[in-house]
Amino acid sequence: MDDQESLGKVEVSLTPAQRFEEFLQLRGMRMTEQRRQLLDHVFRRHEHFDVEELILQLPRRNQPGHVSRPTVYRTLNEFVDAGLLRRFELDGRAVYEHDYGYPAHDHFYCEKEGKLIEFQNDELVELIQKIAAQHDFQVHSHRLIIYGSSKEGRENNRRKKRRQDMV
Amino acid sequence: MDDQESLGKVEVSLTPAQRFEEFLQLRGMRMTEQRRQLLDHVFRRHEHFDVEELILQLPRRNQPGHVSRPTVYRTLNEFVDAGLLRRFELDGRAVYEHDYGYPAHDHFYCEKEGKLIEFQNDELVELIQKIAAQHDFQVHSHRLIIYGSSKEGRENNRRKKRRQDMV
DNA sequence: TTGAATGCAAAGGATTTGCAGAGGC
DNA sequence: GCCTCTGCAAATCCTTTGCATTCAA
Repeated sequence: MDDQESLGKVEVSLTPAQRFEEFLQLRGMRMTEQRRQLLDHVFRRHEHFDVEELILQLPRRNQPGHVSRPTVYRTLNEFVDAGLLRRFELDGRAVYEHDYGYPAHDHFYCEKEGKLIEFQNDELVELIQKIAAQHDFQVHSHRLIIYGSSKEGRENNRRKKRRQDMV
Repeated sequence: MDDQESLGKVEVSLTPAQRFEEFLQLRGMRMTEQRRQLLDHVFRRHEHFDVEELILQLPRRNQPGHVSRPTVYRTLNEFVDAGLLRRFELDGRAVYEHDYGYPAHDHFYCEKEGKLIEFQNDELVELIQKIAAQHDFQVHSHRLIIYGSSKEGRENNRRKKRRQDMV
C-alpha cells in the first residue's frame, strides 16, 4: 500500500466506498448493509471522530440502519487496513481521521477547549525527511501533535475567568 | 510549572527525589517507602518504560521493596504531575520517560524492531514554534513520533528473510 | 448453498477506585 | 494522633473475541 510520506499530493480516482469495495473483493469479503452504513457516516464529513461519537450518530438499537458496537470496531479496523482511515490515540482512546483522498496534515491540540485543529506544512514534512535521513531512518509515516492553546481557547478562558471573578 | 518549550536547555539544581520532596511538601503529601523505591528505580536509568516493565523490575509480592500495582500507577501519575516524567501512548499503553533534567527530544519508532529511538533537533523545535505562531497557537509542548524502520531494523529483517528463504 | 458477517454476551487488558488497615510526621 | 498512603479486591473504560445465527454472493 502506498503510505510513503509525500508532500500533500492527493490522487483520487475512486470514492472511499469504491476503494473499499475493491479491498473487499481482493480478500473475498462481502459488502454488507452495515459496512455501507458506516462508509456513509464516516466519509460524509472530513472530521476526526472517536468510536463513541460515531456510535451516537448512528441509529439506535432496533432502529433501521443500526450497527452493533463490535461491528463498528471491526469495520473501523478494516477501514484502517484498507487505507481509508488513519488512527491515533488521544487520552487513551482511539481517534480516527480520513486518510484516503485527504491531504496529509498534523494537529494542534488546544488544551483549553479539548479540541484538535489541523494544519498543513510542507516545510515540516521536508524537515522530518531530512532528520530521518541523517539518522539512516526510513520514514513510513509520522504523528505530530502540538499541545497548547489556540487563540479561541485563550479568549474563552479569559471570559470564563472574568465571570468567575464576579462571583 | 516551567513547561514552555525551549531548545534543549536543561537547568537542574535538585535531584528528582529532592524535587519530588518539594512537590509533596507543597501539597501536604508524605514521602513513603514506596515512593522512595519508585524514585530509585525510575530515575536510575534514562530509558523510557511502560508500567509492566517497571513492575517486573521491582521486587515481587511479599519481597522487601515490593510496591503494589495500584500504587505504581498512582505514583507514576504523581511523577507526571510533579514534572518529573512525561507520558505518552504507544499501541494503546502508556509509556513514560524522564522529563525533569533531561533534554527535550523526539522519537523514531522502528516498526521492525518495535523499538523507540530518541533524537534531538533544534531546527524542529524552532519550526514548530514558527508554525504555531502563524496559527496564533501558544505552544506548551509537543509530541512527534516518526514511524518507519531504522538501519538495524532493516538489516535484521533482511537476515530473517534470507533465513526464511532457505527453508 | 456456503462461507463470511453480525449481534450478543462475555472476555481481555490497562488503569482507576472504595475502603479498611498501616504508617508518616 | 491525625490524616495520608497502601494494598486488596472490585470497578471502569475501551476494545476484542467465541459462538450461534443471519445473510451476501
